[in-house]
Amino acid sequence: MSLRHALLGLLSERSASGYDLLKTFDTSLANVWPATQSQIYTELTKLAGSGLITVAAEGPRGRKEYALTGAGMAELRQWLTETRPQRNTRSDLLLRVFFLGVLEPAQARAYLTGLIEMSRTEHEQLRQLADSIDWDDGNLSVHGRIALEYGLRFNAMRREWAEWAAEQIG
Amino acid sequence: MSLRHALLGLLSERSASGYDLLKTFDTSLANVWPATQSQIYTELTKLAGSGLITVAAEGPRGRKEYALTGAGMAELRQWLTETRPQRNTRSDLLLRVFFLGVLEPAQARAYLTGLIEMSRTEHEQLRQLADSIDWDDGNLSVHGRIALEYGLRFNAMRREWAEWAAEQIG
DNA sequence: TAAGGCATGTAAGAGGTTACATGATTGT
DNA sequence: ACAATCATGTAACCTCTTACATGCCTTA
Repeated sequence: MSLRHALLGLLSERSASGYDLLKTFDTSLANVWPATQSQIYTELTKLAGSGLITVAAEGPRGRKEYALTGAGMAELRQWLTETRPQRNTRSDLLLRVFFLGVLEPAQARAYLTGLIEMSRTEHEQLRQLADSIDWDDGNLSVHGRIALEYGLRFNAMRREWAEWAAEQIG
Repeated sequence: MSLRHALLGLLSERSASGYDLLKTFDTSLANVWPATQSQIYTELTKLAGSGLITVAAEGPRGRKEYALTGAGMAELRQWLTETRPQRNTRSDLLLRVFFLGVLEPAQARAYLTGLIEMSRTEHEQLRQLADSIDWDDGNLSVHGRIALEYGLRFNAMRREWAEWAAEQIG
């Protein structure tokens, strides 16, 4: 149920329409919690129904600008402080590692070199993303920068691990 | 659709019943691709229906021992070599980082020290798991060891990142 | 006036979780 | 004989993906 909290979090920064939020998901939250248009609109309707957000203003083309309510802010705070983040299990990438034994050794190594390449590419993309954003002093900026640093370190770790793994197999 | 491939992968090592597979999921695959009893039985029925596995033997208590077919092995190999592993997005843990600004600084730091603690604990659990397993030379053993090393490195990386992040906020 | 962007909504289906439901066999 | 373990199956519900469907407003 984190999509609802992602929406509450974004609305805590500023009021926005579903369309605005969709664009924010596609840019700043894409690497952390992707969401589709369909999902966002559905969830906004539910959130408004349960009083965590309200339609603060209506604009052209049926635009509805949602704002966080007090109850919504309380829910957001409670999620952040009272509930534990869940482990990230389910890694397609690691699952494959378990079964590399069914392949020829050369194919198995090719898989791992593919991971090395993937990690390099993602690292580079994040580095470029970091350069392209003008980091102000806003909350999302400060914390977005921290999340991005995670991505950089993660990809570096994964690349080194895959290099080590390729040696183990070779 | 990776559950089906996880099942095919395990059956490529040896034939097994749903019950056997369930236990394997709860032990060796739990950290990589958890699956519930309900899910496993449903998927086995589907896999048998599409000819990727067959009931090789029946035992007491309605036990059905499934074996991989040629088509199943082909599907497994194709998955490993022809399809790209998908990025692991959706991190509850990182999503929260984005919104730490709504909390008091002390609460935000508490969240990060919680992550440090979590990473330490998980690292230690994996270390103990590594000690408790008698690693033979089987395929699952070799590759399971590689996956476990990933977990160790991942938790070390995350701990260091959270320590760094706590400083950024402090 | 036409294209592109703004803006919302719904439906079908896949994958996953939780809970319910049942019963046979083995070991003490 | 009783408990623990082996063993399977189904149903309801939630989340997410993909696709369909519609229409308004701005600007070139």
